[in-house]
Amino acid sequence: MDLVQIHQCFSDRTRLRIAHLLAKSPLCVCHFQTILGESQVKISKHLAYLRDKGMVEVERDQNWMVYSLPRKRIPELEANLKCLQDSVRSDQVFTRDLKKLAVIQKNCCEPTTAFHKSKRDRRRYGSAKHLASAVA
Amino acid sequence: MDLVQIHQCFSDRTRLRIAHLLAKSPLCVCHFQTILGESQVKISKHLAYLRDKGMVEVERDQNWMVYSLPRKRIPELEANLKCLQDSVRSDQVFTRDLKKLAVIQKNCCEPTTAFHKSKRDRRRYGSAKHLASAVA
DNA sequence: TGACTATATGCCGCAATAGGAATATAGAGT
DNA sequence: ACTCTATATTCCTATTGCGGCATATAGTCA
Repeated sequence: MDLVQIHQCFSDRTRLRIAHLLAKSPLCVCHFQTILGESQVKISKHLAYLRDKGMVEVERDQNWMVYSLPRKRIPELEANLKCLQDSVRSDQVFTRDLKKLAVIQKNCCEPTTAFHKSKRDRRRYGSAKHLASAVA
Repeated sequence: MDLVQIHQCFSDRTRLRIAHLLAKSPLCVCHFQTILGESQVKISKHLAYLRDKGMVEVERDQNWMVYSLPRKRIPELEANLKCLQDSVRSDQVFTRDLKKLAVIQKNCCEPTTAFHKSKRDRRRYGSAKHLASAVA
């Protein structure tokens, strides 16, 4: 994870959106699918790319893989994440992504690790997938 | 020149160094050759890449092509250039590049447009090429 | 065990990138 | 016109990136 790799990670629109979202919250693959409206393979591969470069970390929660930015981040990454936030503040796509994220955070259930704590909570909600319409 | 293209421009070490230098001063190809110690082709091609993406502008001064950052820059570019400065402040390679640049600015002559004004000045100095040793 | 869910991976084709070698271009000086 | 200097471009090769389709893996639930 050096400066060049950071920019490589950021040099694709989908990955930019992923990084932007991860700056707000850890998320699992299905969340990205729902918010970005992209195929599972595409999301999964971009996450693999980010993983390889050390830009994200993963943790399994039952069936879900919860991705997050690394706990320990080099200053370059921190600075560039901040810069990203600033740069997209007035961008339609990125701001809509955040809106969708908010909807999911309120209504979604599934990966406990991402938002909730108890197993009980989980049963009271639907999975991210079923929120596609709510989010669109 | 959108955000993705900015990061594409920055996703190569040579181009990063070029952008970093251009933030200080307009420069011609031979300056980059001397400072970065890379082949003419390599430099020229990376500059062409940056040109294509609208990240740099060129102006001819006799035999020299003087490259500079665009006069009018979108905020995203401005922000990322600033971020770049911050990110490399403690990086050996990038700071040495700046040192070399300083040497060239003092002793070099050639492209009037870059540093000097009069034709008279030019004759009093050597070309960037011949400064390779001074700069190493 | 078998079915289901979430995610990852292998293979494929295609486009883009990177850099070297050789060559082309364009302006300057004689 | 010829030469020199600075730079660009073309051709070639190797590598990487991207996304789809099909398939594999791993965990859950009955």
